[in-house]
Order: sequence, then C-alpha cells, then structure tokens
Amino acid sequence: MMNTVKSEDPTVAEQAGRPRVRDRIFETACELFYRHGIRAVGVDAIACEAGTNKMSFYRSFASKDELVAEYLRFKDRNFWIWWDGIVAPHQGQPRAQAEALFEAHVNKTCSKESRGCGLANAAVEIVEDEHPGRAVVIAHKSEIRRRFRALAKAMQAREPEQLGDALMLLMEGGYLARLTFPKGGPVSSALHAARVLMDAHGA
Amino acid sequence: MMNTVKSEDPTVAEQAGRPRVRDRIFETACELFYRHGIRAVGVDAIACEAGTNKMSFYRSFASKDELVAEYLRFKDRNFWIWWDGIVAPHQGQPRAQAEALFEAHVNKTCSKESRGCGLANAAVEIVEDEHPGRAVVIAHKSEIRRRFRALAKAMQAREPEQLGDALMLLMEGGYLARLTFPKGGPVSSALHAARVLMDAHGA
DNA sequence: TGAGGTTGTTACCGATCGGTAACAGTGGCG
DNA sequence: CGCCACTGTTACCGATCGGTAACAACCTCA
Repeated sequence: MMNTVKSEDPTVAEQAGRPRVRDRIFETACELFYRHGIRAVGVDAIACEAGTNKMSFYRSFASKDELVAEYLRFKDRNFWIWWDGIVAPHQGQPRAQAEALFEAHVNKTCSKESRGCGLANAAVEIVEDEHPGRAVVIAHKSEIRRRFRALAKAMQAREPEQLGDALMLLMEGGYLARLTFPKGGPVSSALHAARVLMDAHGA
Repeated sequence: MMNTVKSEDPTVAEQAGRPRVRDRIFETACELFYRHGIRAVGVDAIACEAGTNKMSFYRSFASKDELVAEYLRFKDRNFWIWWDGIVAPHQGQPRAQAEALFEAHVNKTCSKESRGCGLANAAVEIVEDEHPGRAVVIAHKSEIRRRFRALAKAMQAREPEQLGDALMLLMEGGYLARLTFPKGGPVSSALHAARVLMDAHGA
C-alpha cells in the first residue's frame, strides 16, 4: 500500500510508465488535429482511429477542449526544441542563427505533409477566449515575437523591433501561404527576403 | 405572361429586386462567418440571427457549402475593389501603389473589428478539396501573388518574383498575426518592412 | 487465490448538425 | 376578386456532437 515500484502516484504515472492507451489516443489526436483541423475532428473519430473507443478516451482526458490544449502545448514544446536545435550550432552569431532558422523553416514548410503551423491554425479555429487552448496560442506567438526581436537586437541591427517584427511576419506568412500553395509557393522566397531585410538593417 | 417589368426571370430576380430575405440571410452569414469562423456557425444560427428560419434559408441557398462559397466570392470581390481603390490614385507609380497598399493594409488590419483575412481563415478551416469554397480561396491567393509580382516587375526591381513573394508573405503574415495580437502587434511594422524590401531591390 | 486497476463494450443522454415535407398566412398584381 | 410567389411555422429526418453509466473481461501483483 505504501511505495510500490511503479504507477502508484497518478501524477507520476501520467508522465512515466502509463501503458499505452492514453499515448495512442494523444498521438492520433495530434495527427488528426494537424491534418484536418481541430473542429473537423470529433472525439469518436480520434478514439476509433486510435483503436479504442470513446469511453477510454474520457478515462484519459477530462474533455475535448482539454485535449486540444494539450495538443497545442505539445506543438509549442516541439517548436522550441526545433528552434533551439537550429540555433545551437551558431551560438553567438545571431545573423547566422536567423538564416539557419529561415532555411529550416522553408524546408519544413515546403515538405509534402506540411499543413503550416498547428498553433497558427488553431488561432483561426479557436475564437472563444475561455477556451483553454487560446492562451497557449497567444503565449506561443508572443514568445516568437520576443525571440525575433531579441535576435534582431543581438545582430545590432538598426530598428531591431521593426526588423524582428518583419522577420516574424515573413515566417507567419509562409505558414499561411502553405495552406493554399503547393511546394513551389511564396514560402520559397522567405529565406532570401529575410537576408535582404537583415542586410538593409545593417545586421 | 411574357415580359412584365420585374422579377419574371429567376436569374434576373436573384441579382436584382429580390425583396430582402435572401439578402438579409447572406449579410448575416457573412458577418458570422467572418467573426466566428465558418465551421463554428450553423445554419440555424444564421437564419435565426437574420430574423427568419431554416426553411427560408434553404429556399434561398442550395446548401451551407454553397453559401460558404458565395461568402468567399463576396470577400474576393470586395478585396479587389479595395485593392483597386487604393492603387488607382497612383497610376503608373508602382512603388507608390505598393506603399499605399501596405499603409491601407496596416490600417485595416489594426482596426478593432478585424479578424484578419476571411479567405485566409477559410484556407485553414476548409481542407476538403471537393468543397466549393476551396477553389475560390486558391484562386484568390494565386491572384494576390500574381499582382504582387507584377507590381514588383513594374517597379523594375531586381529579382521581381522574389520581391513580389516577399511582399505577399508580409501581408499574409499580418493577417495571421492579427488573430493573436491586439492592435499594436507585428502588423504595425508591415509598411516599414515593405519599404525596406523595395528599397533593397532598387525599386 | 484474490483484489485492484486498466481496458473493452454497449447503451444511453440531450443537443446540435445539415436538410426536408407539408401547410398556413400574406402581399402584390392582373 | 383570384391567382401566385414569397414567407413563416412546425414537425420531422438521420447523423453526429461532447459526455456518461454500468458491466464484463483482463492483467498484474501481493
């Protein structure tokens, strides 16, 4: 009754050795949400696609909105892991970091499976302020802005806030454009545009 | 029985003196779709908000998808009327035209009621290729790209395709950013960024 | 062996989805 | 007046939405 070796504490169990049902559901939900949109995917569809049923779903998640919020937090975490991984090899060289970011961004966004940015898409779909996912989206985009501005400042660019915002607009625009254009869309020009902007700002 | 003065031909009636029900429904639908999103608004809500009922709705529109497509065509027409109106005063001066476009874009997108671009939002919500609205969105965004590139070429800019794409990314990014940021968001920097880009391309 | 926790299964809830049938009322115009 | 187009009303359809109750099967571990 006291301490067994595994899975006694629910909070520990949630992040550790939890068998698989919850993980399968979550993984399936992430893919469906990203590919088809949040509102377009129902709880039944998620559970079914994950090889289980709705009841098991609600044994693992309090509500669909809560799952959506968790999906968005997952996307957020992954994004910054991606960002940090791109930036790391060029530590202390903000200009090179920005270029690497845009090169990776173009590659990622041009890939066949890309449906833009899941968090940006959620910004379109989730309008209600009370939705638990809305705060995640806002925090994510605010952090992007902050980092781009910090990057511009580190480059010692003239008008770093303007440059940072401009870089962010380029990236966000690429995500959006990917939804209507196939691989050869305007996103392809993002890296070039970013370079031109940074040059012009003396960075 | 032959030609009376009004409303004998259904196709004429549809675009001319049709009393008001259809128009009220359509107007209401446009506002609700833009404010809350397409998937979030049901037929019942539209009809009710327009002061009528679902039956009258389906007497005027073949289906919700068809109404959505008409909404998007409406947004498309309005956009080009806006664009042409901004561009007209600076005929023959492509650089001034582009600047006027971005100034107006910033103003429009920063307004309190703005929810970005209805067509871009639809690009997120409508995933199915068969949806009658999807083609409208794709055509709209393709035309935007074409016009920006043409504008860049008219400026005699270096690498006009790249500049045109970059300007488009800036504008689209502004639409997207508006969904997460209040008035003072990154959109504010769009005009400045566009100027810098055009300068750098020798336009 | 026995107990507890995790699953699968089935049926159900009220609400809403997009869409339709049938009928009553109303207005304009010949 | 009488016709007819338009509108409102009500009730309904099958499907799906998010969410729950109750019970049987299972696996693990003591």
